[in-house]
Amino acid sequence: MKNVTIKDVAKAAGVSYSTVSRALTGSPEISEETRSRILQLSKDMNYTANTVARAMVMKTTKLLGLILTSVNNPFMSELAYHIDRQARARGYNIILCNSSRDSEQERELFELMMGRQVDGILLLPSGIESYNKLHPYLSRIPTVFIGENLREVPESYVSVDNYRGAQIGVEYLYKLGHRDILYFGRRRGSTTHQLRAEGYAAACEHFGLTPRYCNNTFSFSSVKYGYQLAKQLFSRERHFSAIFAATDTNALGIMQAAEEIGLRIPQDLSLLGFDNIRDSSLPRIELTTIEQPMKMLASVAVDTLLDKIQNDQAGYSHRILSPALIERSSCAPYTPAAKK
Amino acid sequence: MKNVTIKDVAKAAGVSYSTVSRALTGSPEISEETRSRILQLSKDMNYTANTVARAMVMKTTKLLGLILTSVNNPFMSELAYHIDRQARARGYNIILCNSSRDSEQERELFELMMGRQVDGILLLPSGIESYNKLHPYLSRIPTVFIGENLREVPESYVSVDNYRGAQIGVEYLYKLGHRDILYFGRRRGSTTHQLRAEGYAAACEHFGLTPRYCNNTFSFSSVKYGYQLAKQLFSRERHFSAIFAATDTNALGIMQAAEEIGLRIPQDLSLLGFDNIRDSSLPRIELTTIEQPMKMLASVAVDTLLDKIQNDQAGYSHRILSPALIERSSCAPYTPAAKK
DNA sequence: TTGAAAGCGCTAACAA
DNA sequence: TTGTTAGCGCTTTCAA
Repeated sequence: MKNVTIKDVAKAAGVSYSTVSRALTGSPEISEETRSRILQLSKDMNYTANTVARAMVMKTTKLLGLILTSVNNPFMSELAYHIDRQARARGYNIILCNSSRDSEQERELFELMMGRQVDGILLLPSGIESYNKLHPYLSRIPTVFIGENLREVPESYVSVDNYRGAQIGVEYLYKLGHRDILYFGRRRGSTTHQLRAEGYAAACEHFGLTPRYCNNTFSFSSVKYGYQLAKQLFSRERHFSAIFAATDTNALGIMQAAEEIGLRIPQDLSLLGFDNIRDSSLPRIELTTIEQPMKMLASVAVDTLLDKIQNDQAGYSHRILSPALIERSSCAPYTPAAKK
Repeated sequence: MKNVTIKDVAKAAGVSYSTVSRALTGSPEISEETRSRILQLSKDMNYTANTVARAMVMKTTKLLGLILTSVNNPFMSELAYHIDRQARARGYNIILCNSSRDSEQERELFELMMGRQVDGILLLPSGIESYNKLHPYLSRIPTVFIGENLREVPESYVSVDNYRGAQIGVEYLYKLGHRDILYFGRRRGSTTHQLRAEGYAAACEHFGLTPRYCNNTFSFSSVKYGYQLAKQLFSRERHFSAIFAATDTNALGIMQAAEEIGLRIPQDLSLLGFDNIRDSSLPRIELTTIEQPMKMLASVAVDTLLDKIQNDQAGYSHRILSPALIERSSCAPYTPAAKK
């Protein structure tokens, strides 16, 4: 079943098809009378402009590529939601792809997106190596990185202040009286995580505490891995009264492991997360955490990208947003009596 | 910065541009030698095929529209993830849009998607009224509804067997000894919910139980609304030993309300959900529930849509998938001693 | 104010 | 096997 085109409308209206185009695009060089007549007619005929054809001549698709490791992740799905809203408000639509945390897939998706002539790309990189692999493309298509700090790199990104967030967390626990705070889930391959660990270390030093780590040997964070790590951790003797988890998903895993051995949170152990994913506010979870302001991240990311598109890639910008402490029920003041 | 086109490659190779096209599309009417020469050259020149131009002549964009009420919802984001994977495996990409549960927005998005020449649309309808509003478009673009059963309607959909799922749930609670089972969250405006309620009623009758309802007066399910409803419910005298919640999100709200008044789950009250969203498997939540097989829903939906696209909308199909009980820790055998 | 015509990058039918 | 050409649906000069 053929779609009705500009030509069909032109024929029906008895004008040339360029006149119809003018009516549709809101061009000023057309009489008000013909315009309204054509508009009415195209409505009657169920005409819908072919965006693809328009894109060919306009050289802009009003399409943004969104590449994330997985929408099936509370942090990213929330981000994706806000990105869609913000983009749509500005006349753009989103092509969504999951990279499954694979930088080679990211590369392929870049090619795919460029082939589809997206006006720009929003990327939640799978890790630090993303940048190198993607580098050849970055000069050819406006791109904004989200979440990952690429400090030394001359590319635009939007991120929360991970270093500062970690400091806030330690300070909070310190004020609750904790002096032995374990940093849980430190891992390599992500600047984000490196910065969080550094912020933690700096704050420890500031307060005269000894930094202690439980390293994440897996390549990424998940509830499952957090659980496995925590199991091991709890099987050894404990020297800490609070855990600062590198991510909320890690914290969720810790909760599960703690539950299993009858370790009560927050009575026996205070637990602090990072990210404020949706799950953390659930009943019985009620995780105290450092928030990444996702709605803000999303809208700043979209705005940054659109700026870049309009100004034809003039320079780059680093936008660092402030994290905030979200106080719920997983942290309690230090008590020496806490079961060990 | 201009993209390199097929013409640039042709000029560099000293052939006509249709020859380049033939090399690129894998046409057989070209010598092996020229093909490999051109392929190599286009790689060297960083040539990427312009999918938009190709779409114009091929009359297919290999793009699918995905409209859901909100990716920021664990059920839908999981679905979206699997839909992307399945679609990509079959050579398609996804344009994602959130309707924010507004049928007028759904309508606008349909127009937008059609303008973008998507090959088909996957829709998680916001409610029963979606069908009426969208009806005029359904003959113009291949569409598959997901999740919502549109029983009497001659349109394709994929859904879980909600009626059967509710029966399974009641049977499970019955076998645990429960005789007073409250159905929580019944609401209008959604066949899905109607079917669940009907399945519940049928099973009650089968076992000789009296069906009891706590109606959801809100227009949709969320943790917050579940919580508010449960608060009211618990403020009155209770005559039930188990609650069958219409959705997992409702169940999560119930948990929160129960927690607040010191009602223990499952010791004092058994709680059964429906959907098996990701949150339900979290530590401390461990909600026993009826699963919607999302990965399967996603792949059946994509396959159904692609079939429809290829066979030019020949007929429609209703695919009903089987739900399954996921046993966790929120249900316990009935004990008369349970605190009331 | 309107129409004619070129051209966006590509595929495919037709010629050579 | 290769080149020439038309045309996909649209916007936009340029002429009238």
